[in-house]
Amino acid sequence: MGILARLTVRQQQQKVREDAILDATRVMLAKKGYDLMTVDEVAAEAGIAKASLYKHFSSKESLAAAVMIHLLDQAIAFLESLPPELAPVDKMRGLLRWALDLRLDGGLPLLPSTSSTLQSNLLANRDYVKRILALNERMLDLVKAAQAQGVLDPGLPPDVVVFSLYARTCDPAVEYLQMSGRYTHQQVTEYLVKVAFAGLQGTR
Amino acid sequence: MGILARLTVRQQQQKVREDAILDATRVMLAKKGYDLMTVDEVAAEAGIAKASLYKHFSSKESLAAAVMIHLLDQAIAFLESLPPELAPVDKMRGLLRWALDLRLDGGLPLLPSTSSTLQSNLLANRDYVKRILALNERMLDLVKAAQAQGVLDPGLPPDVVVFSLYARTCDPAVEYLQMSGRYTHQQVTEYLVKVAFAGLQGTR
DNA sequence: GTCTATACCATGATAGAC
DNA sequence: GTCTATCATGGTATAGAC
Repeated sequence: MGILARLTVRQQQQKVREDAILDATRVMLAKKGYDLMTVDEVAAEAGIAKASLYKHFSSKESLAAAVMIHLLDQAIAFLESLPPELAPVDKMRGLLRWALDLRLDGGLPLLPSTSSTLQSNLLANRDYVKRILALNERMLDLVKAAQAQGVLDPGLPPDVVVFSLYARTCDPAVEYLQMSGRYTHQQVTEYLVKVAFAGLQGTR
Repeated sequence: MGILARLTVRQQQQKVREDAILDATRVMLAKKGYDLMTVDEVAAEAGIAKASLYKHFSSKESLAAAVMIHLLDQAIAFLESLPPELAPVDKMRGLLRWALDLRLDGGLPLLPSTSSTLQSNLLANRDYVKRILALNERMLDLVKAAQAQGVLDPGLPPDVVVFSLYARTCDPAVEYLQMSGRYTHQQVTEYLVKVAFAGLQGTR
């Protein structure tokens, strides 16, 4: 029992440390992006030495991959947590709002849209791709349902809708509006969600 | 007269070379972004040695700035080239289409939305900021006119509309859709323009 | 056994010699 | 104009402290 208990404690400590590292990575990724983020900074933010970090994660890439995978899991979990009776389009709205709020809190790294070194490596990562596909599947179902109900434009191919929604989560307009300093976080989120669904024209 | 003529020819040659350098920079910027772009690559693409490039441009930053300034000039020129009788909203649509087409041709660097080293430096560049302000002014006028005509949502603050439109020019959905390989350049452009103005709901 | 300090190596921006 | 050096940065590997 002593051994088991100690092992567990040690593993818990490990987990706590790794969580701290991943958290620091997420924040730095969100702030600077993959290429500009340095492992030194992450280590400093996490309060450990760079070499110690390499005991937990084998490379900068694997660090970033772990963060992205965790975020995708959270996104999927968020979708599942929504009440089933909620309209598909409102689930989509909810996901976008969730992502934007996360980002405005400085916590969501832009998905690897920008041609970074990450992109190619992530696409070679089975665990990452698995989750991407899982999320895509759920989203496509939501889109088709919403189109069938006539609340989303049926003239748009479902993947165009899904990709556009993903794109909105990393919309640079967030930064522009934040920089202008004229709007609260909530306002930014609401405007962007509105623009995403109703467009610049609005509902006429 | 000999000297003058030769000077002119030399200057022309210089200009040709600098244009080649700027063109190479634009392409590399579009492909890899500022941070991942190396001056070596630009020099190689332009067909000269790296050190020679530094005879023309004092730094990597000044290279990028020159490209961005030129692009902003082109954007403003594009707006001015549109027939005055064209509806404001159609001018906006035209600008977005122009930018997306340029990007799909591999020619438009994502504006410095991503927190890159560039961003801060560009904002310190008078020539750049001057053009940004000039473009903003024209765009705000168009937005207000379109809102007055009721073809753009009057409930949206004009700057939200302008920033959203800028954001669409660097919409990562472009890359996603291109990667999927299901759509032609033209289709991508049309879908994105449609989504930008009518939203995912479409006009109902 | 896990962290710290330091060493190593490639890359990439810039400067100077021809 | 090119070629070659310099210098800083940053990812990674090792060696020793607790």
